[in-house]
Amino acid sequence: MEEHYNPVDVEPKWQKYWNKNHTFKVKEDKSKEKYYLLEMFPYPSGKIHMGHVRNYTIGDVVVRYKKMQGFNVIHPMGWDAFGMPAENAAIDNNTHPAAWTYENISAMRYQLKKMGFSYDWDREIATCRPEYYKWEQWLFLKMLEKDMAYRKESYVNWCEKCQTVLANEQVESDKCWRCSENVQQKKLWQWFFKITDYAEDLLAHCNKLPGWPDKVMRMQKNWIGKSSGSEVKFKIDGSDSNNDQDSDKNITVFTTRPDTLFGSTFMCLAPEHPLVEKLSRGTSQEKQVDEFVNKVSTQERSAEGIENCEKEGVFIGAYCINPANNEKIPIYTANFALMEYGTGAVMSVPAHDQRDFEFAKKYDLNIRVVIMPEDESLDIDNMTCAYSGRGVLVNSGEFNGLENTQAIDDITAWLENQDRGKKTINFRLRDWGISRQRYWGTPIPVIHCPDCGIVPVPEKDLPVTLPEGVDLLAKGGSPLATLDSFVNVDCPKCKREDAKRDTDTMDTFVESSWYFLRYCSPRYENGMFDPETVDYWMPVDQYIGGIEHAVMHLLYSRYFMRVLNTFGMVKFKEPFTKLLTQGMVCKETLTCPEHGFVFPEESEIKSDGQVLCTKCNAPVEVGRVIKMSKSKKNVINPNDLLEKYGADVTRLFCLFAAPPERDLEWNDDGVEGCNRFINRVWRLVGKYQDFLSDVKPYSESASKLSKNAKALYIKANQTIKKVTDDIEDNFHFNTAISSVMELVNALYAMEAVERELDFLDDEMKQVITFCVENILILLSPIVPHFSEELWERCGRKSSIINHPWPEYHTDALQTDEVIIVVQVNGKLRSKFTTDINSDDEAIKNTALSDKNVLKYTSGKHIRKIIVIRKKQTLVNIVV
RNA sequence: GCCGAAGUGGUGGAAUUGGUAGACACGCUAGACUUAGGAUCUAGUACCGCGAGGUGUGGAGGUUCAAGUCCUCUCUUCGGUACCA
Repeated sequence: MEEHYNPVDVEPKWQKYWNKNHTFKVKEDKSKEKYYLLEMFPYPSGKIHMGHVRNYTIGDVVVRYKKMQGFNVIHPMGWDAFGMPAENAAIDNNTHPAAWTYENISAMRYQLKKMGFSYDWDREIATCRPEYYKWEQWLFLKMLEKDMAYRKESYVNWCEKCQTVLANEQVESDKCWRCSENVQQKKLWQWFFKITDYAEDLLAHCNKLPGWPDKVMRMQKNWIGKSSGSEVKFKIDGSDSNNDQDSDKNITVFTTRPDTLFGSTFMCLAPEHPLVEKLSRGTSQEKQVDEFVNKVSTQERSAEGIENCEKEGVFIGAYCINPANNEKIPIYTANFALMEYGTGAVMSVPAHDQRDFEFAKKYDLNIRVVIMPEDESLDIDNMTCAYSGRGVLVNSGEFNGLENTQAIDDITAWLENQDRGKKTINFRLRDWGISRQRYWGTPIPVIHCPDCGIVPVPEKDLPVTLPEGVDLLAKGGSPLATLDSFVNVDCPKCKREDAKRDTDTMDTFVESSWYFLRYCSPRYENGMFDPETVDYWMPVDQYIGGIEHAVMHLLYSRYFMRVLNTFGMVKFKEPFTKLLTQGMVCKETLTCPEHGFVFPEESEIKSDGQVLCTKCNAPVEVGRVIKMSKSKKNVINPNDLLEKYGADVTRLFCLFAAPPERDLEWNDDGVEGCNRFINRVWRLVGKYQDFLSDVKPYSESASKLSKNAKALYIKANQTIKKVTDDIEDNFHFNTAISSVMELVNALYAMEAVERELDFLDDEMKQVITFCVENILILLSPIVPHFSEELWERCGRKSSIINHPWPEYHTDALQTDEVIIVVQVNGKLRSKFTTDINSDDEAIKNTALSDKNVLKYTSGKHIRKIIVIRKKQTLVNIVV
């Protein structure tokens, strides 16, 4: 047998074998229990990165493990193929997004195949193919018909110089990433999905997904953000009637703190609020308001940007009336008031809200305390921050003296009586804006007719395919709008000849919200999916992907299943029964003063530890450890690992380096250790190869064995239990692997004692065969090529993946002796071994007479002796 | 800012129904074998201290016979933050 494991020969051999034997092809089989394992499909950026390798290795191990347990396992793979990078690459390299994408797909498919992953490649899909997005368009039309999709005006980032819409990612500190022009906010008509219709249901089911990590549920709950509070109407000063419902005469606010209503001394409106312009017009503040609104429109629109920028506002020249005390209070417009949340208006209570407090101090506005805590007396002159805790109402008319928690209900009821307010529920969740003014996405299948308005494209005309010959840098918004042959169309309804196609495409999160259904019947031509296959395979039993998708992608997918459920197309609401969110693969960034971010291979480490850029020899700054990403160039190319060590060592390392849910900080050392372990097993098998084929593995009771054989046999059974438990318990492969390493070490240690193989008696040979066989089986999901090869070399006939997962012998888990740990006052002072059946009294006595213990106990009064028999047996003597 | 995590030797990590902190590896040190070693095998390796012993799980308090694990506060880093996917 060769001295080393040689992946170059072995890995392709077994990949061909699995391929030839259709090992991972599956179809529906009602006689078997199904198992759907899904990994988040990749965006075809060009190269598989370490995050993918990690994600897909974890999934692959589970697939092989479940298959060995007898499940009918489906394991599909595909491509999340629409998206911005293709368009950017096309602009930068003068290619077509489709050509770029398909090239990347073949390169990445080739890499995945080299990793030996167990995909049923017959089910491969790419979302940019018309056969896929046709059905997305079909669903869009169905949602449009049921009023689940609608249009409204909303803002986008706009670069005036490039005449184009920018993604948040393309805005760098309020400037365009291409030309550094100031970004503005531009109002456009855009399509939305009414996800808010399902807010309550999505929230309720957060508590019914035991297979999901708590943290993800918590994040989703907070994202949906249900809060109960009150709507309160503030009459605009100067408008005539109290009861007038006209929105011109009232400002409606949403507040969770109606108990502080008497303390509301000013009002803040979102800069986009329609009343801002209306009320400021003709006042002396008009100019300042315009300037402020313009300024805000150049500030970043992301929540992050809004919250981090300085809180500013301007008086709009109008007042409204606080309905609690009929006080006239000024109306401001402020950059922190969000049109999307609540009603776009905030009643500001500076004494009891920190943001309002700072705002009031800045603009010298009135502050009034209305909640008095029990243990101190608030005085506005001495307050340095707002008080948001509990207390008793003051300065609140008839409500003075009431507990504020009670006042929440009482004041709301009082407002309700006067028709000035009501109890209400508000969600933070907003409807899902799906319009994108981009080329490389699913075209929105509607036609705008001057007479008929919005007309859906007839089903027979689907898909609306992406046209060729579009200028991606064309000015003015959607690239599709520049192509007359695409835009100009007859109205399907009235046949008018000057109708126009919608030129927006859909958010790529739409494709990823249902791709797992398409895998069930990927070539189905009569609908999104064949219902029978979906009935069999769905829901996904185990979903695996990055924690960065904890909210959006997963929430959108849950929403889509509810839509399909409402349409009667699927029987379930939750797409993913169990979820594993793997941590990210991270690495430090390298920045060259000349060349910006540089790849690790573009830098070199000098002996003095300095890192230099290979292009210009300038010292490179070693930055923070962050998620590996192409844009930051802090990536490791898995190809290099594959070439040097092969797929199995790469896989082993990904699993051994950290538990899956934890971030993995990349470190080049460590791979070497995995390689060493693989070869250690290789040599172990080589050593015993002469009898492994002929000797049957030991299978009888442990008690019949002699001492050394018994110890080994127990270790092997413990290893089977440990590996099985570690996989079942959240896929902790790192500890599973280390327990196999321990068994391998035990075999080496035994071999060192009984140096000559001739000394091995039949009993020992049987136990060794048992150990080796199980080492290979336990490792086979992790290092499948390697295990198959050695399995074959041990004379085993059938492929190892057809071998059932091993079971341990319960009578062979425990050794006869246990170690007793003795503490004095909680500090470890001594240890001794004793028979497992010793009683507490005997253990106490041995502990007390131990000479190491006596050092600490002699001459002292023993107050208490505690004996614990759990994982460890422990005695704690309290003196 | 908000929401969610993470923090343990020189390094990755192990140990959470509270019960020996550092399993298993990497790295390092020494030895063996070898023509050779970036192969392999063996031994050692948390820190301080000559030693007895003491200290130690980001930091500060607390509960307990016993705390990495539970409680309070706090610092740092990472992810998401609705047009990156």
